[in-house]
Amino acid sequence: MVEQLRTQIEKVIKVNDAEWAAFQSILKPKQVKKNELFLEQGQVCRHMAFIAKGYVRFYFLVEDEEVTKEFNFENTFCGSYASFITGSPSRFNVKAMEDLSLLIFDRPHLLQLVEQYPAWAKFLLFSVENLFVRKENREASFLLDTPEEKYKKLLFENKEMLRRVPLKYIASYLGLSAETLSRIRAKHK
Amino acid sequence: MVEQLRTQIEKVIKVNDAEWAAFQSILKPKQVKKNELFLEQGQVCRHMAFIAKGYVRFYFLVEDEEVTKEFNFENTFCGSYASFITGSPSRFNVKAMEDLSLLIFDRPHLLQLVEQYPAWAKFLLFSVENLFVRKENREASFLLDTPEEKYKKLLFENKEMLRRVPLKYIASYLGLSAETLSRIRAKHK
DNA sequence: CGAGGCCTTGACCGCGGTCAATGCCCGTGG
DNA sequence: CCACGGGCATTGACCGCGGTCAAGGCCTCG
Repeated sequence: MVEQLRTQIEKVIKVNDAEWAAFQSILKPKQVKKNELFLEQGQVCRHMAFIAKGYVRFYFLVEDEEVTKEFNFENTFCGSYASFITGSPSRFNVKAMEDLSLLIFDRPHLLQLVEQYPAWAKFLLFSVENLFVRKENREASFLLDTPEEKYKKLLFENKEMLRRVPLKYIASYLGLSAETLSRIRAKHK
Repeated sequence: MVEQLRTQIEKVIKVNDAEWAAFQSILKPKQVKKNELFLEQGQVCRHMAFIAKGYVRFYFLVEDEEVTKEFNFENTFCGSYASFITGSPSRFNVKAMEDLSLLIFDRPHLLQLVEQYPAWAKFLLFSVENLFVRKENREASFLLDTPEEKYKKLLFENKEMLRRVPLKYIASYLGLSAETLSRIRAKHK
């Protein structure tokens, strides 16, 4: 499981054994059962997690309506990074869509790691840059893409998501009703 | 002008004189006239800029339709950060809405600075985190807010923008037609 | 076998986009 | 100083996309 994480990280930066040992020492394994919350909206996100197995859904709960904002799959990190860094309450829930195997770590330990090892500082920066770029692309999609285009892009760039995620959540993620997504799919079949 | 920048930075981190001198040495002043492009879509963003005076509009140009994605005002940084870090072409234009006084710097110099001074590495991380949090809030707004709510939030949190920016650009920024924004305003007057 | 969740399909309708006309403000030149 | 022109905001009329509500089918799981 930690090897899995190291493999992912080394796709981004080289880490030597000392650096790796330091990171490894701040990790704790955690299991979350399907349909349980990893993070509840209103709570502060004290831990970020590497997802070794399973996937999660991020969603806002607003007058018992769920609005999905994101999914995170294996080999990515999950949690509310905004809450994690600011200490303010999370605006959304993070729910296990399947049983999860996680490696979690908290902010004090992370900061310590980043202070001591430039390699980890760099990795953190890359990670946040990546988060930003993805959000910016999503912004562009909201401004520029029709519902149909959004769906087609998923079809080409995110088959994985379509295979694993119930359509009603995908619809919500795209800012559509389940019915509208269904009609788009009917047209393209 | 550099003092103005230092003041802004020291709201975020403490910098000593050596650190400051190092940063200052990579800055170059630049002026951009109203209505000129600071960055053209399709071009790589080689320089980021601190805006000392004036403000800019970020917009996509798609079949001679302009779709506005962002504004940046005095005392913030501007440019396509995604393009700046990845070296891929910018997806949008950055245009001067007023005459601009800028302090620009390029990526090689920035990386060098960040390597040598942990303080600047930290500042860069904070800055990117801030970019991310803002984009995430915008994402939430696209998913959750009605056109009316979007406008009201500007009214409470962004009076500055409403004062300075022509409404048609604000409409586009909110994902609305100018007519719809106008009608919302009529209702709330 | 029954129950519930998910997806689909149909009918309806309202929000917001589009097109067009008008008014207003402001800068420019006669 | 006034006349003109252009850009911006507003308003009205129209309409179509996509949301809502409701019903039906299908699959999974207890």
